[in-house]
Amino acid sequence: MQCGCVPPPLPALPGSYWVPGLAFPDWAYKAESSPGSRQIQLWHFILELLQKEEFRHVIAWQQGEYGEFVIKDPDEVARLWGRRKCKPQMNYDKLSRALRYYYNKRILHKTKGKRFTYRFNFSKLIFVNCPLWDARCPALLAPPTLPTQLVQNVVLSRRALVEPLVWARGPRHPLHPEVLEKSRLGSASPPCLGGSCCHPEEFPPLAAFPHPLLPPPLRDWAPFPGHVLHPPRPPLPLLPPPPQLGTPNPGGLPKTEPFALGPHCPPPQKKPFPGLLGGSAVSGGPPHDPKLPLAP
DNA sequence: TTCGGAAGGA
DNA sequence: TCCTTCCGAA
Repeated sequence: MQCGCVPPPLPALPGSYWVPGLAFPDWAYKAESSPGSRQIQLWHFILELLQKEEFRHVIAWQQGEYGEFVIKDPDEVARLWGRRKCKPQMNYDKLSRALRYYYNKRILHKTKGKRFTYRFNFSKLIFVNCPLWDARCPALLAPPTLPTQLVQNVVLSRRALVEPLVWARGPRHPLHPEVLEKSRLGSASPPCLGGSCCHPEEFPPLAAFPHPLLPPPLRDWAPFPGHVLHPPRPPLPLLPPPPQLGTPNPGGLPKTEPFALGPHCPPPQKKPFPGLLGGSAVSGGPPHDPKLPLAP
């Protein structure tokens, strides 16, 4: 990588959210395109931002519909994305073009009529393991080391992921909660909730998503902090240490910048960025705020 | 504001 | 393959 960025260790989730056996699917990272490292994808980055309460003013889940989110500050999201990817020229126009490529992949949809509002297609984006109690998927059972609390959370998150999708399909759908409930009561082996054993062509194995990735609940659920998956012991740091910015940024996001920025971006070696004086925006000093005038 | 084609980079 | 960049059209 030309800019010398060091991708964050895997998975690129806050350590407290990650547990063994719970991770983004492999295809969430471009392992193939960059051997030895895995580069974050835009949808993953969006999820990361949505996951962090500090960015609520920038991007947030849209209340009222699962998976729908609104970019409140497109320029800021683009700036964060550009800094994560060491692309200081990034703007919302380019970022949105990348988002539009997700339309065909059915990872993302545009909410028409709502500005800067998109909706994740979780059924495509998120893989949910087969239920832990489903004997038909023995290979996908949670590791026995997982604590009970965690297993319960996994089950809950599984339901939270599947049910909104199923509700939209109507009560006759085999995964509809009403049907599931009957199955749960009347059968020892309820139907698989959309795991890879149901759609192996669509979901990779051995991947599941913890709660913080989910949109906030409509009614009953507490905000994210109450539904964090806690590993049995503090995991190793999964994110690089916060880069030591040259000077504090009183008007910026000093608290959250390390997360959003990811690795530190050294100045470009080959191609100077036209319009940026000496590549100052990506130099070793504090990041340049595009809203501020450039130094002469 | 949003969309999507086209070219190109890594 | 996944963007990044540019651009014309709606």
